[in-house]
Amino acid sequence: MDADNEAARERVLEAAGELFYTHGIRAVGMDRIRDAAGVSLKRLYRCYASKDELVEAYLRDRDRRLRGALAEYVAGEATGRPRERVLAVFDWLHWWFGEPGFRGCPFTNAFNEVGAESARAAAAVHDHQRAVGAYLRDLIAATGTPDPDAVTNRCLVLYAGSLTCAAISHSRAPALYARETAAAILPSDERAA
Amino acid sequence: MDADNEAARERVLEAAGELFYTHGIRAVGMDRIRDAAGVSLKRLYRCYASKDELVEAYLRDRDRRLRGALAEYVAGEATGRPRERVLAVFDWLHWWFGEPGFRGCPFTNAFNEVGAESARAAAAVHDHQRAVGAYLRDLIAATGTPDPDAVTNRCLVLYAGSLTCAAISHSRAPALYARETAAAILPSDERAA
DNA sequence: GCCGCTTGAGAACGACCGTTCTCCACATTA
DNA sequence: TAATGTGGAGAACGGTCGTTCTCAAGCGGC
Repeated sequence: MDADNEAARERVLEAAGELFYTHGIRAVGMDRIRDAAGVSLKRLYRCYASKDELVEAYLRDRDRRLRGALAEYVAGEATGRPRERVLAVFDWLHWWFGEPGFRGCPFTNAFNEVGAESARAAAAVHDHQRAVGAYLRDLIAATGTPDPDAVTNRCLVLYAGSLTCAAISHSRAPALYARETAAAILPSDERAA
Repeated sequence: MDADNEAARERVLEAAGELFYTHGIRAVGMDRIRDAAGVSLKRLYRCYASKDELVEAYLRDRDRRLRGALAEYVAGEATGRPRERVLAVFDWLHWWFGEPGFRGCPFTNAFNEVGAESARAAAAVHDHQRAVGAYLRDLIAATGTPDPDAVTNRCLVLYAGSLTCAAISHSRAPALYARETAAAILPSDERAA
């Protein structure tokens, strides 16, 4: 029954992820996840011992998928020029904001909803933020900018801000504004790593 | 009893505002607001016919206070140079982030929590966003920048991003990152309006 | 066939929440 | 004093949610 359980875990995570992201964590009950995943409540609780644990798993899964999609997109935009690779991050955001069902950043949303009560969820959000920051820093360092840390911090503000603005205004334009701004604070173009 | 009711409305709004902002809207029940405001439940519901109405009043009140504080701060930084006035917005954010009890933007928090279910709350959030944008646009237009709308859009992304980053990282530094970035996209300094 | 185990379906439990209702103390007016 | 109305305290109601429990059906081993 191990394979069975593994399959159930995946179905539960898939269903919970869809529901959590679309309707919010608090708005989705375990019953609804059970219905969507097509498992019994008992099995659900054997896969994830509590809603808290399921929420954390949802966030870790989203982190993996999102960062994977981002890295893949940036790698696909392989003009090779480091500056373009940084800007491609905002192109990816622009694509994401236009996806049907986009409802803001899963991590800031979750942090707002349950970050105060769930230490596990808050930790998952922080881990994601750190991971995105590290990824961005690598891209930025390759541009040969004099202070990569400072530029990374500024780009993270642009990244988060475009997400927030896009979610509230239901527009993908904030990705463009962020991209334009990032272009202004990156070195114009000379050397690659 | 009209003065009585007015005083009760104020006490309720004050108590609800504190609780909503600190603990989140969904986490605070009407009973708790009643206790904190020291009024009966009956009176509470005579002042605000539903929680939804109270949430909207809370947001409109916060909008008034926040924009008032921001305008006052910027006016106080009256070096007269328009560019400095725009940057003062981010100094004000830096001050706000350091206030005890800062817990992110009341509006994006509320939008995340109840924006999907409460049209009144969502409208209040949009009104606030629009008002901040208009205020910022006036400051930016005074700098004589060639395209004030574009710069405003970019500064709004910086504004929202620093709020989000500060809330999640419990740090006031994102205000500095946003300020540095804004400084890079504003005209260096020549004419005032 | 019979026993023990696991499973699924869903009822049940306790807690909370938004809102309404009951009840009684009190004040006002005649 | 009696009638009337008002307000407060908090119980009550209907609903939801996270979690646990019941119960019967199914299945493998003897």
